Amino acid sequence: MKQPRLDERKAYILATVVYEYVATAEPVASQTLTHKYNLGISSATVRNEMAELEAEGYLVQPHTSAGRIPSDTGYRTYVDELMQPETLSAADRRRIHDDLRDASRELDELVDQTTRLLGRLSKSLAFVTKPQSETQLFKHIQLISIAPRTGIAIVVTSFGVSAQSLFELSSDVSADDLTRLSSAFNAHFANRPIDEVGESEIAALVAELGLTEDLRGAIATAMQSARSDEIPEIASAGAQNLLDQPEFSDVRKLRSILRIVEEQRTLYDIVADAMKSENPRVKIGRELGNEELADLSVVTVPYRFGPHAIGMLSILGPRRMPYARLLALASGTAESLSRRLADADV
Amino acid sequence: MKQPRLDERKAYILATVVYEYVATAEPVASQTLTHKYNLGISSATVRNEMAELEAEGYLVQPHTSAGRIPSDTGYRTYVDELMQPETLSAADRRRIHDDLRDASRELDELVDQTTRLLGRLSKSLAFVTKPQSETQLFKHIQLISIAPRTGIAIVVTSFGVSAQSLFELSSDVSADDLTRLSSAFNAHFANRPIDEVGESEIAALVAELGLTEDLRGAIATAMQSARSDEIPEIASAGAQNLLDQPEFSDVRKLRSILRIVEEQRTLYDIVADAMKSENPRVKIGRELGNEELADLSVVTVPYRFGPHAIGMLSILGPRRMPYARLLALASGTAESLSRRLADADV
DNA sequence: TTTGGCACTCCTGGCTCTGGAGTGCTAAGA
DNA sequence: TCTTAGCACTCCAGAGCCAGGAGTGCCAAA
Repeated sequence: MKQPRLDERKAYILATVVYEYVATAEPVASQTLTHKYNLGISSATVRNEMAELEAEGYLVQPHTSAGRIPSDTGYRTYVDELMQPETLSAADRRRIHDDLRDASRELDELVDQTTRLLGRLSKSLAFVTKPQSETQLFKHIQLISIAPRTGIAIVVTSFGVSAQSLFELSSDVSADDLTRLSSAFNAHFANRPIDEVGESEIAALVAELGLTEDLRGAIATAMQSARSDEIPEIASAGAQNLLDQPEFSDVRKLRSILRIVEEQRTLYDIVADAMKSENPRVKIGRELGNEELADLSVVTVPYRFGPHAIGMLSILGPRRMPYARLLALASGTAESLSRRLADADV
Repeated sequence: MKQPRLDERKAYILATVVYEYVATAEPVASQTLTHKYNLGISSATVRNEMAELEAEGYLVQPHTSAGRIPSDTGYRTYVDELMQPETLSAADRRRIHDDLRDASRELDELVDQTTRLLGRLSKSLAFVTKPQSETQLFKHIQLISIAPRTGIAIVVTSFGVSAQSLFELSSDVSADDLTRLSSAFNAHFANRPIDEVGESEIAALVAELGLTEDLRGAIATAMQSARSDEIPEIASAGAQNLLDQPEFSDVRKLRSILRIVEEQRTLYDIVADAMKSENPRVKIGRELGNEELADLSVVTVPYRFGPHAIGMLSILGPRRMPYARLLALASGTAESLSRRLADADV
């Protein structure tokens, strides 16, 4: 049931209700609107309009004699059609840039730091998916002895170290031998997309080199864990920010949220579809597909390594969130992160 | 003001109050005690004893006409002198063992998984410090080219990969050259405690090999981050378990806890002194040294790699926690983890 | 179509009251 | 001297009640 497009006055009222409610967390009354905003109409007229907006599904009333708050549809319309996109202030931009410039050059830690930064700036819960290996190129495998008959296999991809696995051998193998074996593998597989390097190909090369089953297992395990995991790792930060929001004075709500933060699976489900689109995405309330999260919203923005989106940067907060600002913030941060990844020089 | 040792009956009453309060979370009344436990004395006598225990500082009364709950001192006496140590059931022991057997062989992930397991089993917040590098031996450094003029330096220690750092070069260096440089370093430093490998020694070797400043920086950075960080990383899991405890129906308490979980620093402060003792430790309420955590307690147990304690495994829960059980659980888990680390075979 | 006016709804917070749980004390008994 | 029955007393928790006020919906007039 597609709504007819809102006329200008209704649109303005809806936008103002969203704006006011985001700012105050109190249901918005008709008088509040006429007093604080220059509508040029009386509160009675506003009441009539609001009643219609409610009938059309944009607003809801917590109870009979209360003001109105936006519904999911109301927020959706606001985000899609009404709100003015914001851009980050130069100061914010600089702050993000500086913060990431000082960050670690190691991908994992860089993502962690970005997440904390985003949590701080957004005063919400931030979470960022780490790159999956799909787009990674195999660069190097190194077998290293760390004790007699015990070694470690390290796989390095174009993003850095991506897997390591301990192994044991039934007989001693010299460090030089391990180095030679590593070189043989590297010569054969270097710069291939890691997903293309299959078990069988590994087995074939192992056979050709006459390696033991021990070593084959170690190599296969390391390569396997460098290949695409089912779900990417997700860093999160800022959960405690949500406690400051009045909507979480109820402990039960918090429980859901805490559980979600600890269960990466749920976080991933939230952004999984956004992952494909490579565009900023906003999910509002029930759109999150989880009744427990019905009064939360999420803003999701991709970040890139070269031309490809390799992960998503998300902000989870109360449905009553400043969408325009958070979109700008997430986009700005994603951009800084992407640039930081692209030229490590900056 | 050292208390005189409690006589047997008082001790039993104190122990029973702790036991009952841990079980029910309700202040314990004199009648509850005589009804549920076979004391052989009347509730009036129990009341007299309780009044004395309160005067001596072992119990407190939330308000005049309520039962008693243990004070910090009460819990402390219980833990140190009264409680019967528990041992883990064979089933629990097996469950832990099996869970860790299937875990990753990579130290970082192994610790993560152990933490999650402990959080689940304890139904509390578990946190585990990751090994600091003090006791690690330098094993290997590897310089790997991942793009023209861009490379990654990886440091491997006796615990596995412990640091990596991206670097750039102002001129091209062949992969073979990098391998040769790596070998020279390895020959020189292998199996030395990593803390002993100082900047100056690295610089000397770099000079001897005639390397560029680019490379020296990369190597120094990687070595540096493999050396002792200020505080160890800490994995945590199970924060949402605390929400089920009645003492956290108040949101403000939760805020402190969430903040603590996200700020590793505070978590570390809690266990920092236990780190030295290498014995199981219990900290109760105000002993945590943080007014916000006054109604929490922590159980801390070391885990080992070979003969050395390399980290601590902790359970943070309401002060009203089953101390004996959690001590057994933490110890059992620490033992499984230590064994898993010692012989990767199991 | 807009608007002032007004009756109506319903939430919020404060207040009182009551039942009951639990204690402390006293005095009697062992 | 220790224990215990009895009893008065305290104080909390929850229910019920009330008043104030915010905000609406609707009507009738402009």
